[in-house]
Amino acid sequence: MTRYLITSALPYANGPIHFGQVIGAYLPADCYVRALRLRGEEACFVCGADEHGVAITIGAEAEESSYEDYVARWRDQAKETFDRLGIEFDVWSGTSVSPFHAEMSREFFRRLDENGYLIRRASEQFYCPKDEMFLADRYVTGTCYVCGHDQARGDECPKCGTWLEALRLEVPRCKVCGTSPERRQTTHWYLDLPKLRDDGIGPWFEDHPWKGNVKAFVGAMLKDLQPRPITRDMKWGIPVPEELLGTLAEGEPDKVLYVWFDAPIGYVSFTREWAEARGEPEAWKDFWRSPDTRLVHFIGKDNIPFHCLIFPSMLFGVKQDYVMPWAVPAMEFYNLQGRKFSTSGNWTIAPDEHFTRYDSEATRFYLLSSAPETSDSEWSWGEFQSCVNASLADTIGNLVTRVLRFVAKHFDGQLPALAPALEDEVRASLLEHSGPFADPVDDILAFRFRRATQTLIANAAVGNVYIDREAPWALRKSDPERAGAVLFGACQWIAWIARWMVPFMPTRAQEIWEMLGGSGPVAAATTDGVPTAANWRLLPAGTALGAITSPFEKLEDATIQAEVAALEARAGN
RNA sequence: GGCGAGGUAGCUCAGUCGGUUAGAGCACUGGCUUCAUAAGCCAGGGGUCGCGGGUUCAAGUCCCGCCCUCGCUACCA
Repeated sequence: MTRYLITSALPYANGPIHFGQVIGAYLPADCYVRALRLRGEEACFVCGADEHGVAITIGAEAEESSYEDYVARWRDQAKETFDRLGIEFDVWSGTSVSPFHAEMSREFFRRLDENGYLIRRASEQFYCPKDEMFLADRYVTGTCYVCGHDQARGDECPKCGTWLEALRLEVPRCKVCGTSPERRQTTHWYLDLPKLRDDGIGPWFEDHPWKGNVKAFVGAMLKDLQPRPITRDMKWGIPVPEELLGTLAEGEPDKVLYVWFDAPIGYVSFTREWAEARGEPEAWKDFWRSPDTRLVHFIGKDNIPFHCLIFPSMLFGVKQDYVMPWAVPAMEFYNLQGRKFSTSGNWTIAPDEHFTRYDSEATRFYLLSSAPETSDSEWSWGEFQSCVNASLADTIGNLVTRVLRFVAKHFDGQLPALAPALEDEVRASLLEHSGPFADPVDDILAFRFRRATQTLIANAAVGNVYIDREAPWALRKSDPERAGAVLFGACQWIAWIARWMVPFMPTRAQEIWEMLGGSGPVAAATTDGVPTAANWRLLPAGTALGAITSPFEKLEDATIQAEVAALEARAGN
């Protein structure tokens, strides 16, 4: 039986999550998992924080926190944002705290070494004697040897745009403390990507039906692959297996696995943590080492090389029958009102503050409706307003209230009866004459999230067309039985809409289901995707309606204008 | 510099193998309706498909050149 293993890119634990990341890797994944489950598929949804790396040590030291406290804070804050958005992982962990993570990462390293895919190489790097650390190119500044600009970074000169070699910078300085760094010899392990490519990753990649942006980018990379370093000189991280350190020269500092080597292994170790927690310690292998598993990585496009090339190479190279990625629906970039999201430049939306004023379910829907699937897209406050008002409040919300309030007022708050003589007619009016409808789950499973939101709204519009043509407010006076039959149909349609809403707005879907008097989870109402003659009735006549409230509040022009003005004021425009 | 993505209605975007008159939503205009959150339904106006060539019976779609926007360029993650 096919199983789905869904991952969202591990958020780096050194800052808050913003909406660009939410729509890039987390919300589509949650929507996809919910869609799978509506179809009765087995799925495990894995995520957690990425907690190693030099950026975290610098961030923690700057505020005099311990590394552990620092990453715990950002790990918890990210989780809070996901909770507010209704993003429900089956397991949420962190690479510095997950019980299996360090040992599994070392095991990957050992096996890659045993299988001949690691190369050990010595090189020269800048070392800051004051901070007692080797400096990544980004952490060295100096004078550009091309144009003489004195604020050049070790990797690139911001003035002339030249791609620089850090060791050739003139007057180099440590970016953290300003000290003049010294050159030191250091030894590192490299992942032999060219060999992995030739042993199997190359053909595997070529034969796979990748999304366009993935195919183009990785295809180009495959032509010119270099071995890639996977260790670092620092204390914060997972130590390289001791038995492999053996022959290193005296005085070489602590060697840890490079954060980008251990991070994706988190997908594996967190799955194991999930299996352990549910009392089936070996269950993680059913996902990771079964040919029936479909592994889906939700990521932003900046992560494509890691998820389509490097991590698959690692999975392949350990030769333990790990599954390879089945799909990598990489999102493009998400901007905010025409500019990049920037937390430091205050051009951002703070999620926790956002949810004090706006509906998180509506926010989910708008984000999915504007997802950067095929090209960069953006959050626009005007579009958010128009989406909430026109699509959610006017089309779905108003359909719910116009029907339910009518039933409450004139039919005793109970789902009216459908007279057998009218059955065929009502069903045909609803299913055949009010417009086409489709299951949004089909779009979602094809990773077409924008289209899926349109499908949902189009389905809701069918309900409005039906009500308008049947005009139960007129029938109530001339033919009450027929009016009741029409409303019976309308209520069934609303039940279907609630069901279709589940992957996008799970909480609101349940609320509407309960307004209709539905019991149990709406997601369990039916496993069918669209109503047919056999299954269009989800609720029996006589069902007592629950309390009726407006599902979506509209957003005023003034509210939106104030939001845009506040954003620009914060950014200093 | 190299590689990649994009440019279609006022706005946001669909457009599959080249094939009827290039579509949708929002916005706008007119009509209908009064159950409903001033909501709903119907109809309509609005496009030189970035520019210039080429292939073809036929090009938004394929090829070449150019312009513009954005991303990546692998020891930040």
